Amino acid sequence: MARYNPKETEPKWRQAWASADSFRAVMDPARPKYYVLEMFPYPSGRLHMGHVRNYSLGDVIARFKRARGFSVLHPMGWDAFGLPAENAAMERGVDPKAWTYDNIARMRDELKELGLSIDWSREFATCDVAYYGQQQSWFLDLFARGLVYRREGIVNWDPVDMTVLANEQVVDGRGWRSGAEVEKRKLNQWFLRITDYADQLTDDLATLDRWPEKVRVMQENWIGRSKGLKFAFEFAGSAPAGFGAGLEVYTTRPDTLFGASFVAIAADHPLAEQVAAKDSAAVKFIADCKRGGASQAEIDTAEKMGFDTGFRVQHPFDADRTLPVWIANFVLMDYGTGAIFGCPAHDQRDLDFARKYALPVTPVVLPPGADPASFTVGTEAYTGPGTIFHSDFLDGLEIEPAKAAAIARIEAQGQGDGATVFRLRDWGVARQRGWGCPIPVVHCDKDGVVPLPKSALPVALPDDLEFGKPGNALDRHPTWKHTTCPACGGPATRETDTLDTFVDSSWYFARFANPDAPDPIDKQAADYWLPVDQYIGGIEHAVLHLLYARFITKALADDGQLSVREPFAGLFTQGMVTHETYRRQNGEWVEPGAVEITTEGETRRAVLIEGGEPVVIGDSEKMAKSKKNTVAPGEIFEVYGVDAARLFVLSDSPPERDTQWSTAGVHGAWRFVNRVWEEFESQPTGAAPAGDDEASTALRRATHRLVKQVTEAIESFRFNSGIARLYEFLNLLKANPAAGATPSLLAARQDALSAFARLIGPFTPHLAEECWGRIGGAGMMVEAEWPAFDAALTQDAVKVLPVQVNGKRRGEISAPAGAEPAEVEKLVLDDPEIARRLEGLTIRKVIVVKDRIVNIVAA
RNA sequence: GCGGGCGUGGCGAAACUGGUAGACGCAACGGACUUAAAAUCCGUAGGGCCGAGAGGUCCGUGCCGGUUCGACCCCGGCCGCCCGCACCA
Repeated sequence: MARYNPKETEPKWRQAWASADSFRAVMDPARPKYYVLEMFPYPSGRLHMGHVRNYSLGDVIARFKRARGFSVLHPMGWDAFGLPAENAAMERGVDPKAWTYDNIARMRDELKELGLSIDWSREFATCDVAYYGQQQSWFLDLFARGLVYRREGIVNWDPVDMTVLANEQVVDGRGWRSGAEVEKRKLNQWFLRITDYADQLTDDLATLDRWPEKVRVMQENWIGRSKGLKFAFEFAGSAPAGFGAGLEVYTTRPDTLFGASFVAIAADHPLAEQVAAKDSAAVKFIADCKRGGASQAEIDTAEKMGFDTGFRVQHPFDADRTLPVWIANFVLMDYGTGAIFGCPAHDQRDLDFARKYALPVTPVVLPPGADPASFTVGTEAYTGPGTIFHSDFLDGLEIEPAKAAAIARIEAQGQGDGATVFRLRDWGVARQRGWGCPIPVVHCDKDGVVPLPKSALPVALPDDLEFGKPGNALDRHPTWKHTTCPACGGPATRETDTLDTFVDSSWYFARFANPDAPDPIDKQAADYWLPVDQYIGGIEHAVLHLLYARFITKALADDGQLSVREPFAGLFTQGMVTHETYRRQNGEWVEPGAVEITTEGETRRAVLIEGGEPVVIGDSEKMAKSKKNTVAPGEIFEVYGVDAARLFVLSDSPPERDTQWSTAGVHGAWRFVNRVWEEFESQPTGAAPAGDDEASTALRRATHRLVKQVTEAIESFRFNSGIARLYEFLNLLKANPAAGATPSLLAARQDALSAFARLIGPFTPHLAEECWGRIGGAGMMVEAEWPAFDAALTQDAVKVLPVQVNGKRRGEISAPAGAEPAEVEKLVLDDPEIARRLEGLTIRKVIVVKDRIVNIVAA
């Protein structure tokens, strides 16, 4: 019997699918549609195991839905702009464009090797001028809608990548790609008004019921909506210049206003700067504040520091009280108004500050049951529920009504309004880089910033950019930026900033509906295909890509270009592929291929294959070149075939969890592939329908059960469980071999194999085709319908019920499926073995759960 | 500090709606085949105790308690780990 040979079969079937154009997505109003999308890859040039997992997961869904009769869209593209290409250009002197397209070509081959059911006719890269030209088109539309603006602002500057970063791209004070400490710089910057959508972006999270809770919560926290009161304190005495209208603060606790003992402003607040202009001590204080780091440890341990400006403000509700104005290091300029009032009794930070500078601490919220005469606050602020006291017109109110009353009073006094404040900032989208989508505007001495007319699109990148040195290649190109002003016809310069690559990935899913459309989005096609029914990718994009894409979708919907307001109806975040790490005695990382592992009982040891030096086996960690614990997919395909690799990354762990790659594991999957093939080969051709006997009936029932189980497992993303059922079923087939089988068993086997071939299709598609052909399946398996099951046949005719006595298993009985409790009870009590167990005991109660279990309560 | 998640054999895990805990796989061990090894195939397997054996028996899903005829699952309280956010007023 010939061993299954993936090197022969796998390319053959891929060729067959391509020839038949099996995966072309077609708008078919007669069928329900299903759009499966995995986050598109950055074309680094090499496929890694994370890709294998991501795209295999999506392919399972795509193939399954296809077999279930859906009209499936499953496209692929490339997130192709960005810094790695420029870095490669600098390091190796290559052209970023050529480098990128070379990488795409290589990765396309590798992805195609995976046997994915992708409609390759829709492929595009974001660096195709046909794509980014369309992006410029809708950018201008958003510009016209006032969603794009330019202003000077303090921005995050990555000194290594030499570009501006969005807040979302700064992690722990460092650039998300470079890891360099981010500097604050004042620059003219382009922004997208994502804050206009902050409310919707929060509210609509509730509609995303097929998103992981975790991601929704992360987005909600990131947007950080808070409701409170914005109001201005009037200055007592003459107001500083520019503060005639008072000093505006934001609070979520207007109910505690009578507990206020100071007002604090951020070190970079305009008033602080004004004070510093006249006071060298203030200058020094502000400098000290700015020196404090932004890291977690520094914030946790940072002491509260303050500087009394000497100004005093009037308490809004008490004409007899004034409050001092301090500059404080714990107040942030970029949240709220950059100024607060401090209520030490009910806010820990304010309390720490007040204790340090001996400011009054007046409790105004009385905890339930506390005595108003004796309640005091020591070193811990009280933030719990209670009743307001020491607060004039608010006395006796609970917190929420007191907030409302305080806001109403402030509004009546004309000093402020109830306000919603967000943590979310507008999205800074300009990057000072040459390898990106040019922002389609010009700068004219006469007309200022002028958006280009659509007729001037696309604004294409020049082919002769010079990337050999740091900085913006577009800006230093000798001729590209010089143009004429569309308004006055005079000389003008093009904007040389390009768009953040997250803009590129904020609408690609919509472009896939029709990638050749003359407009950015073919509305008719998008109306058919969108939203994406199942989106699959890593959790790392929870607040970056996924938030931006939601925003752009809403903005384009408001512009009439899209009908959906949410791009991704279902989101699945898959775990990483990890691998054990190995280190030599000197700490050097060692690649898995150089290590030999031996086991003695339960102890595993590792040595270098060359030289035998002992190696330390470390934790399983995300595959990374730096730790040398990567495994190249291509090498695995070469040895075990693509199907075995796909099967293993899907079988070992639930998809949302990390999965540990191991050679032994993929070997096990490969063994399964071979055993499946042997089973199909052993089946004689032409097994005809025949009568039933016990063995064939049991096999038929098991087949129906298998179909049910695998179907449900795929629908609920429990691929590992579904695959376990397939392994189990293969064991059952081997226990009912073709050799020596009765005609009826052979016929049951034939039906079982037919179902089995289709059930393994989503996981091991090449093998499935080969098996389908072997048992005489009509046409290609990929065109076959998903097998159906008969619910009645998923149950065995006779059930073995465990029998418990007082909750402990004491035996079992056989009963017909669906037997009534009374019937089962009689069977149990007639059973001699059970009777023996009950000797000397009085039966108090017999609980029979139909088809499940019997429990006898006895004493 | 706030929020989310997780805790089950040597390992990855499974267990439907509260109903036989550990399916399936990896590693291991025993056997067959082989001159030998690899590969492959067959078998064993949570732990303790009793028994020559068939088998019996007790313990067991992070810990303590509760609800229930019955708890990995529900409730209360703790412990540990992972992830996200964080001086956000």
